[in-house]
Amino acid sequence: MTEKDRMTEERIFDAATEVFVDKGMDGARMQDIADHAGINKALLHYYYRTKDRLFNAVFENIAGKIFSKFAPVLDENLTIEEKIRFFFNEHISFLQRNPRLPLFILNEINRNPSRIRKLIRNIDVGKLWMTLAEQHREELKRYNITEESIPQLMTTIASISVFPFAARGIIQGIFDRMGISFDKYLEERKEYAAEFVIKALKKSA
Amino acid sequence: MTEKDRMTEERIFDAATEVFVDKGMDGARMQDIADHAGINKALLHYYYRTKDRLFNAVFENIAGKIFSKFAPVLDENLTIEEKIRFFFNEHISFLQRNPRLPLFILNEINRNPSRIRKLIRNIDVGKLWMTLAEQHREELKRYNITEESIPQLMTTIASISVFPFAARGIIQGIFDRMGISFDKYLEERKEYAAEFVIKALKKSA
DNA sequence: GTCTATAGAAGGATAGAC
DNA sequence: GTCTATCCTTCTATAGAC
Repeated sequence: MTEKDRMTEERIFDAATEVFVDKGMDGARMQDIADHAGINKALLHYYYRTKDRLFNAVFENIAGKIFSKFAPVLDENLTIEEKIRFFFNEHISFLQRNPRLPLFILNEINRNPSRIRKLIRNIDVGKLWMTLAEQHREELKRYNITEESIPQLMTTIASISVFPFAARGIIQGIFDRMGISFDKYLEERKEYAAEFVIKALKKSA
Repeated sequence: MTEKDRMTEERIFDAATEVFVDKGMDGARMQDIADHAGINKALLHYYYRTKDRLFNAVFENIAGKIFSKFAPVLDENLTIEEKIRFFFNEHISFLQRNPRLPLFILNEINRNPSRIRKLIRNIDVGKLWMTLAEQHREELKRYNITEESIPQLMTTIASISVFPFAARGIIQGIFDRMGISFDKYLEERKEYAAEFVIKALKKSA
């Protein structure tokens, strides 16, 4: 019956992911998760003992998925401009498929900042930046990118990609009123964002 | 005793703001709010009847404050570039004083999208954009701003300003590890953001 | 208007049968 | 492994004295 166990555990996990992402840790109810999984509340505790453990399992799985999306894109053998285009394409596409993840992650990290340390351990951002700098030493001279501005640049890129999803409620509310399609906006954003950033970085020469 | 009443009500309101912003609607506890206000739990209900009503009062006050910050900046008699600089300066400064508001608002709007409609009614975004377009009809020709790209541009500007605060937990976690000061980063961001956007918009000509 | 005491509901967790 | 029944804590909300 190991196969069946795994299936139940997985069903619970998926249901928990659904509910936690939707309601957050505080708003989620064990009964709700049980209902989604089509099983009894007691079974949740059999597999995961406490709500806290269940939440942590879900959180770490999601966080891992998100952050592992970053590194590969930057490893590719591409020019800076290609990397920027590639990143926005991949990242926004991923978020289109998982639009509620950003707000969930931002929230729960904010509510429990110690979580972040564990995550960062997996990705050495400092080394990542160094590697990037090495790869493009010559190329970089043609752009307005200095050592000190890298934090500004990196967070700006992340902002442009992630924020529309975190603020979806507000943005969609405004767009609806103006007859603008949010889906179309997201589709167009992949290219707009890339060109916007590239234009901002290029030296006028 | 009307003066004393007002004071108590205000103390409750301030305490509620503090706790709700920190913990969110679901995570907040009436007992916690009462403690912060230095009064008894029963008094909360005397003044606001339910947790829900208290929360709504707090939410609408905060949302009003935030959105009313936008319009005046855009009304000023300034060039486009000056407006961009002015906006980032004012907006980031406001968020420096209220760093936890963005995540609170994003969250609660997401959890209850109907809230947004009431807010938008106060600010007719469509008209705002039109007014802006009128004001700068001639000036606009020197920039890469088209009618269709305005949603992209507006959300990009908002992203760059707001996201660092919404993602403060993550960003600060990374910065700490790299010996970067988050406060200094924010201070520098006011200028960096403005120049970044202006550069992206200017026609190479 | 403010307090103490408590009702009443909800939610996390466990015991115990199958 | 899965279920029913139930315990126990927590939390919102109210009753009633002052």
